[in-house]
Amino acid sequence: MWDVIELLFFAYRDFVGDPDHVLSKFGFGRAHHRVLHFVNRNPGMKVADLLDILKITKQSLGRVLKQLIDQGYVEQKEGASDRRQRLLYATQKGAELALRLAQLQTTRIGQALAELGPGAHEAARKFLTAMIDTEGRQQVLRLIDRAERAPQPRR
Amino acid sequence: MWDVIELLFFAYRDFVGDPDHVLSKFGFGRAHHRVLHFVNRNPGMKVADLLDILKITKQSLGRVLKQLIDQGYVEQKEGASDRRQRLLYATQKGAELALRLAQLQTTRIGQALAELGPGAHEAARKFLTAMIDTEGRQQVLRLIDRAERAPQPRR
DNA sequence: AAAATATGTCAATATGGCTGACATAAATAT
DNA sequence: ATATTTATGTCAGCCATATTGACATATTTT
Repeated sequence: MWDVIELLFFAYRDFVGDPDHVLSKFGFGRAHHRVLHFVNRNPGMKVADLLDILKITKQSLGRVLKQLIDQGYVEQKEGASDRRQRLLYATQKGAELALRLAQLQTTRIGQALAELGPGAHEAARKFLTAMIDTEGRQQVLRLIDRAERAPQPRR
Repeated sequence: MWDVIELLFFAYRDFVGDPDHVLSKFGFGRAHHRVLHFVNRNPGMKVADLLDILKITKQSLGRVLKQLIDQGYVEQKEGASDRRQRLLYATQKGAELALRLAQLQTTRIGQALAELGPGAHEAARKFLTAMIDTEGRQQVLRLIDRAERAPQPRR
């Protein structure tokens, strides 16, 4: 089992390393990536939802989100039913960057799965899912499922 | 493939979350964990090896390593053949903490694999291995293999 | 009208990275 | 024997990202 501990460390290190390089050219870091990724995948997301997913404080999110907004990667719209809410959307520029970063990662994943057999995707998905806290797991799966169903960000 | 990106994020978040809680009680962080883990698994490791594995600078390592040494979790011994080297060993106290942290993680991994079928361990191992950069992959596998073969830290 | 909620912001602090420069001791090369 | 390279450590300063706590504003709910 110790091998899995270490493999996970190395795999994750390289997995986030790809986008990190691109991000540094934009003056962004991993924190920006996470925000942009989830906003792009879940258009119209509330700030509170994002805090919940990332499990960081609003003060931490604040700085990063402000930079993304100021530089035109993310925009906010007033909630229709609740005008206190600031619903988050990736701009076209933001969606392009998010896609570019995601492609680096899907390329790596695609190559990895191609090296293995045909059942590898399903096996990886099951393993990773089972590694998530049982509380919160359903929430995560719902989030992913919902994003999967609504492929085009509505803008 | 996007689902794997997100599952990896959530799985890793929870995977490192367990040890993080324990570490904070000791005034340590994730950086200390990584150092202690690899030193414990590879007794007599050179500082340079550790830098190479963690891919951080010696200045970054320095602060963390110094704290672990000062507080008696890690000790250094002069290299026998090359007296410039400071070979790293976990003390008993260090080994105990490393074990405690690793157990949190192996428990999670064990539960995850138990939820899945019998081939799950092998499948997870293969998937994670394939996710590692092709350069460096052999080196990582050698490191893990060597550690696996020498279970008892020689002290 | 009062209370609760969603969000934002100010200030201070901690952690863990980084670069660059320099120091020491020991091994290796000339 | 001296010069160079290597392994390690250290000082100083900077940056990114996280934290807590307090407070502000607008809006919804009670």
